[in-house]
Amino acid sequence: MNLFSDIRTLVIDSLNAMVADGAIPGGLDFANVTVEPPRDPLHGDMATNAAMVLAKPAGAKPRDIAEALAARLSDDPRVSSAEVAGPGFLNLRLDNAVWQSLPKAILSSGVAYGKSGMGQGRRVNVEYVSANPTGPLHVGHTRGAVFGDALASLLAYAGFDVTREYYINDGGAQVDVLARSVYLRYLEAHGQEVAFVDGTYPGDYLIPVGEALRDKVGDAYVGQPEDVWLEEVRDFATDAMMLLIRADLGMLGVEMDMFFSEKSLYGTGLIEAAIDSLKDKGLIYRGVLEPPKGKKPEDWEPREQTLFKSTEHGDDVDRPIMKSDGSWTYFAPDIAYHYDKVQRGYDLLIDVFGADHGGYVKRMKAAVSALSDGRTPLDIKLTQLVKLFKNGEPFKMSKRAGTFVTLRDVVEQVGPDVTRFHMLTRKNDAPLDFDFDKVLEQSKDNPVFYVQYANARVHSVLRKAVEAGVTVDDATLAGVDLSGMTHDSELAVARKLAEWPRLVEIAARTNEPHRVAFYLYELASDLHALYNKGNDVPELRFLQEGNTDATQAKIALARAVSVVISAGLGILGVTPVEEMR
RNA sequence: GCACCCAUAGCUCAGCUGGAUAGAGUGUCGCCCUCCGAAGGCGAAGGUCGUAGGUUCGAAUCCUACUGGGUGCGCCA
Repeated sequence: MNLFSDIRTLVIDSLNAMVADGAIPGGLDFANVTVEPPRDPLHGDMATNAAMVLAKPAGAKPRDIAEALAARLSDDPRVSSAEVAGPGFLNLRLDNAVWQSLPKAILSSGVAYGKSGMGQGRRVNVEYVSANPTGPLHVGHTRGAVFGDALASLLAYAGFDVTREYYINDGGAQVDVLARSVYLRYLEAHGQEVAFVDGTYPGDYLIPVGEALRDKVGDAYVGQPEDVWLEEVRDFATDAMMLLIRADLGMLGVEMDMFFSEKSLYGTGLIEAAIDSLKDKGLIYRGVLEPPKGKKPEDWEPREQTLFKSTEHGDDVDRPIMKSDGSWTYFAPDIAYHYDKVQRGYDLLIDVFGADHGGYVKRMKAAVSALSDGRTPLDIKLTQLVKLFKNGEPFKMSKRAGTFVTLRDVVEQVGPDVTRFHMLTRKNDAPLDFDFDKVLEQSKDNPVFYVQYANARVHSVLRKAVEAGVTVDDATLAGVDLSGMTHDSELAVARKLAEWPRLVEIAARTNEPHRVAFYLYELASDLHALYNKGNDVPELRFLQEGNTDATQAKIALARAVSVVISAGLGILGVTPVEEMR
């Protein structure tokens, strides 16, 4: 259920009735008619822009339409008043009975309250993390993992059929480097002194991989040339790295539905098939690119390459898909991978990249547009950098010095819930500060704590009620009489609860899970306000001594809040706690 | 040089497919502990929404130009 869409339906029905009566002309488009919470709650519970949107096409004055609409809406029992305001806004107040029935509805449906059918079961593929299988995940990957995972959950909650996918870059030169690095560790495991030359990975995490390789093949590769061992060591090493990465993701509670291997595109004709598809559309040609102006590489020479005419699909320059030596560029398997996703029949594709991949957005969109003939939309979300702080001091990361912070470091220090929630309290395209001390702080300026505390507070009240001998299970609470719920502070909480289904749709439509985190903060804030009001106004306390009916009614509202908090935290992948420690 | 992202209160940030007097937290100032937890509550002050134009009944939001910051730009993926 969704009160806002219910009332919008009422508005549309009323407008249709006005058309039937000849009050406004027929054939008007009602698509832009909205019903929203007003910015200022003093204006009412909901506001509609119907009169202003329709004034021009209807050839009438906004206020006249608004007056007529107000008269009709007032006939509905749910609407207690409808007032025209400002240039033609129509402010609605809903009958208290509407708000009083809301907690009961929430308790009946549980965390499913707020689920939306807007996705209509459409299939969406969310690709995220997709880190190279050359080492453990670091903080940057962590943000992408958290964002992608929450986005996927959000879309599922909004009625989409979601696939979570990881693209394994196991086909390029970087996995050869990995193999050589592991080979060095392998020699080391045989007691040899080795030197990590430029370009190899010196990280300690490869030591056990080298030892495992020794245990598996003995000394078979010692002293052998690269062409003897490279391929097998590469496979062995990438498998080991993917196990490591899956374990890292597991620490965050991220589980993929599908791992797609880049390597599986080579030698199977899949790249060729994707390129042929573009060729058939006349988008592949041989040509020479202009050098980038202003930043001309020193060794620039014009070369003839095989190019994809991405400019026909919105890109700035055409992109090479084949190097001058005839091998594929990295872009070619990316095209083939997205061709595969298009062919798997998704209605919508979403890629979550790090900010350093901003330059690939246009070309990937161009490729998908070309491959699907514009039928499959691709949305690319870039996650900005995470700036780490400790004791208020910036935390310098250097891959070279081996001081980069891994996902494991972060999760082990602050836990998966704090990590996830905090990383979702910022828009994906804004840089994020992550202070190891602040995120653990138990105070109001830490949203993680504040939201968790609200939920724990409700459960604390539930425990106290049980001690007092009051039945407070959800089924019982769903049936209590809430007609005594009339105080502004209580109605404010109910209004905020009514926004949840609407917020889910907005967040899902914009692919912005951070909106859920902000909403939960506001809801928690309203609950804390009501709780504290009980200090001054005894009849607002959740526990009404000696009055079981009143206590149950108060607790029904509080419990509805905790249900919505649980639903929201569920989307963010955060465990709701019932007790603060 | 070009492309993309960003610019909102002293600070960190929200701001709903364009809506009314732009909101939180923090910091500053003033009040409030006999209470179902004061790690809290109530209130005040604090803004030419980077600048200049444009579209519109209406712009923080859309368009154009500029300023400032970040990221990236053909045989690395």
